[in-house]
Amino acid sequence: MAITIKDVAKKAGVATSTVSRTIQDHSSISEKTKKKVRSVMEELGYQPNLAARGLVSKNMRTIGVILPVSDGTVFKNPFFLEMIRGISKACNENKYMVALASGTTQEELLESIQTMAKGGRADGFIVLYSKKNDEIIEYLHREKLFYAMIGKPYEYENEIVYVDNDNKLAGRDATNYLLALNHKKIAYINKHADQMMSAERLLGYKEALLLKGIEVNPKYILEEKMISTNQKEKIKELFISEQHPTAVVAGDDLIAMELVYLFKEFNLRIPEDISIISFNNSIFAKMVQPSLTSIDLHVAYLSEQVVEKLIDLIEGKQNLAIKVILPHEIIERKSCKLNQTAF
Amino acid sequence: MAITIKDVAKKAGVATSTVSRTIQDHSSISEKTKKKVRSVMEELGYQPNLAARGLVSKNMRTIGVILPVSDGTVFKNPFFLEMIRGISKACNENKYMVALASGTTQEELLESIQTMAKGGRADGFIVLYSKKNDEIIEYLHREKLFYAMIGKPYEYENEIVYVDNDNKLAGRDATNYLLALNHKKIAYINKHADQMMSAERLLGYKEALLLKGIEVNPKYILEEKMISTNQKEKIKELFISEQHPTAVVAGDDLIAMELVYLFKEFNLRIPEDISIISFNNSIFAKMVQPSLTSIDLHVAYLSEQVVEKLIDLIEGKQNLAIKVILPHEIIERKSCKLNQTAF
DNA sequence: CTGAAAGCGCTTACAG
DNA sequence: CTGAAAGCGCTTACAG
Repeated sequence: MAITIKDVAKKAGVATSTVSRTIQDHSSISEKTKKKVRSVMEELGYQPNLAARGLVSKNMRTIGVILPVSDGTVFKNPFFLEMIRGISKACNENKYMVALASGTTQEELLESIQTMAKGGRADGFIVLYSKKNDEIIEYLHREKLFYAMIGKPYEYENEIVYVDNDNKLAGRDATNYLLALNHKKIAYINKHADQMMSAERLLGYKEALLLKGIEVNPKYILEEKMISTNQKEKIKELFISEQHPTAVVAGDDLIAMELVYLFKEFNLRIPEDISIISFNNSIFAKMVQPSLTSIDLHVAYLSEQVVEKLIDLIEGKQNLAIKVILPHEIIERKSCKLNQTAF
Repeated sequence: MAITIKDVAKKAGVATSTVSRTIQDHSSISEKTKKKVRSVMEELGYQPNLAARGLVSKNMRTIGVILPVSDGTVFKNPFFLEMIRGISKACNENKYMVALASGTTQEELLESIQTMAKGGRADGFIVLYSKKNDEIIEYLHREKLFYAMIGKPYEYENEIVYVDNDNKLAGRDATNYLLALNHKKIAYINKHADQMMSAERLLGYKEALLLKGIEVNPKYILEEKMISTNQKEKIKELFISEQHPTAVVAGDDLIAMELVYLFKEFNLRIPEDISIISFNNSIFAKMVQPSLTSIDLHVAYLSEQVVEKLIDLIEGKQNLAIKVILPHEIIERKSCKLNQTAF
């Protein structure tokens, strides 16, 4: 049997309530008593039973992390690993635990969240994605649970705590970067069109063009749920023509990497014939050749910030729907080049 | 306030013990009563409080997943994401929750595990890596906690439940694959030499050569903790010579990918000049060009199996130090070719 | 087949 | 500054 507060109390010659209070470092307990109790705790190797504590204090010091429904590729993105790691680290520092909620279907995921929430298992949740018409958000919102998001919510924007980059600005900056390199015909290629991030970046792309007085050419925007063979065909069609775009803003590093290989198939060189800029600055961006100029989103900070804001919410230190917007940063590598095309 | 067993009992006109028993589907309760109680639970939206249950039953239905200390690259490997996802899925199916234990240092990680274990927060642990002289394993073992590993343990091999591939055989098969393509000069390049997997694969590589009567050339074995500039130099030295190896067994897809680019720098074509085979069959293997022939380790099954074996252990259904060895499978792509070199 | 009661290990008013 | 006691929401012998 594990050591309990009772064992400590007996050995230290005090009441259990005194032990409980020294654990919490209550100001009412004398330093002398605290010292004594602490030494006994040390000696006995006491560790508080979290279940018991949670039962009475209604606070399990646990954060549930909600992963997107794993429909193949999305979840293979190492992006999530970085987030999980960052969250885990921040939770550790705040003496919180992290519990994972996942599922292969919406229903499964929702069920998993329900047992955690109503079971008093998690004090709050972090949602790692943002997509349209999300039942999960609906549930969290309806049940008035504590939650925060990484990414800008589609609904209840003014009521949800979230941490995000300015993805519209990032899209604009990416596009401006290419514009500054004298590119005029810039494509935007992406999948996961249902994610908020993507929508915002596309908006920024359009804005940047318009601000430069360049008309948005809908043919240059290829956006789908997956890079299907179908999309490949469309990309081929676009880039095999004489008048092909000289640069592309890619939805993320993974897509950019696919494009790198695709363009090779079409005998287009990067960056000589086509410049590519992408988002995430993941391991892919560093590893492909040519290495990719990519926009770093500071995922580690993003994770740290959601955790902190959510804990503030849980502990009642702050109950406003605060938003934290982190800056991005263009990491220049070898996939972009000054455009020399005549026209 | 959330709905408790008391509310259900009152509304259903039974004792709380009866409600508790119908939740557990006790055979002693009549179907009629169960039906009544269940309908009330449904109506009230009752969800059991897991902390209370855990407090009395000493079983939180939670598995702690121990991630390796995150010293940079190791943890960027999407391999871990696949494991986490697989474990999460299997836990869901078994109505267990998964809690993450991580840390930036050994001490931090150990502390995190301790609070989970002694705090009665996790019923058992899954260790996602296997390395030499691991304090974490020492701790788990000394405290006689329930745990299982993905990968073959360095110590207590006969006392630990683990799930693994036959990495030695995988190493042999990889090497044999190249031998069958008429390669004679085969290099073995890896980092993370302190991981059990790597050691085993290297062993298999050597065995395969010896069985073919080919002497192991120590110059052909490049193994380090990281692909440092130092290792790059060594690789260059080895492959720039006239007598360079015609094939390489790479430690994993990530390393293979680095090699692909490195070889390009040296003007060596893949697979014309050099064949590469690697392990993991991750997203990298599919995406690089040329795409990599890689050994799939069935990570999803691996994860599912550890979860099941650990649960058996926790629930006392099985207390032997069972090992589960899963088969691997060579996925042929475009990085290997019949060796045409003269001799 | 069902219920009353004790107890899991904590925290927190309440009293002193 | 410290202690005795109630109670958090469950489960599980024990009795009937």
